[in-house]
Amino acid sequence: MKISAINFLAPSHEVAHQLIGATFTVSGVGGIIVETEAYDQLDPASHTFVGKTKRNAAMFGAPGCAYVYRSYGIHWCLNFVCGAEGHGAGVLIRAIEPIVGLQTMIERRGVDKISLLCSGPGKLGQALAVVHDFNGMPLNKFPFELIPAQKPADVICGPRIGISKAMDLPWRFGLSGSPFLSRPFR
DNA sequence: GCGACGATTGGCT
DNA sequence: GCCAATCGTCGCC
Repeated sequence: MKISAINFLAPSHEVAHQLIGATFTVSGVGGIIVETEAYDQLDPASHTFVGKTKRNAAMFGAPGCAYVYRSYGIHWCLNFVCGAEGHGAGVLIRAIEPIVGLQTMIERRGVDKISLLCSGPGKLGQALAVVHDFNGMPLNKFPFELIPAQKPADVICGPRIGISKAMDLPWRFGLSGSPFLSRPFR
C-alpha cells in the first residue's frame, strides 16, 4: 500500500518509524532518512520535559514543522515536530543517506567520503545547511521537501544515543544494514 | 547578572 | 577510547 503523506499527528515514536526510508531535502540537497530518534514531553531526555521555554517553543507548536536547536554550542540539529499541537513531541533526524546534491554536501562538510556526510545530527545539519532560521518553519514548503517511503522499509530500533536519562526507551530507529547510520545497531 | 551543562564531533593518545 | 571545543539556554542568586 502506498503511503501518501507522513502523519505528523501520530505519537513521536510512530512518526520516527514512518520517516525511515523517506526522502528529505533542503533546497534540493539531501537524501533518504536512515536514522531517527523520538522524544516527547513525558520523556526525561527530551528538551520539552521541563515545559515550554523560549528555546523549545517550536516543539510545542504545529506538527509538521521544524525544531532547530544548537548542540554543544557548535552544531545545528534538526527535528520534526509531531503529535498533537502543544504536546511538545518531536523526532530528531540523526542520519541521511546522501543522494541529491552530493558535491554541495562534500563542499559544506569538507570531507569527500559519502558515508561521513550525514552520519550524525550535527554532520547532517552542516551538510544540509540547517540554520536556526528554519525553527518553526513548515516542512511541506520551500526550502524543504519530504517524500514518504514508497515501500515499507526494514526498520530496526534500539536505545537512543548521547543522552543520560531514559536509556531504557528503544526510541532510536534505523534502516536495517544501512552503512550511513551514525552508529550501528546492536 | 552569572555559572553549569548539553539529543555532538573530531582529533589525539 | 578519551577529551577538549564552544555558546545558547536555563535556573538560581
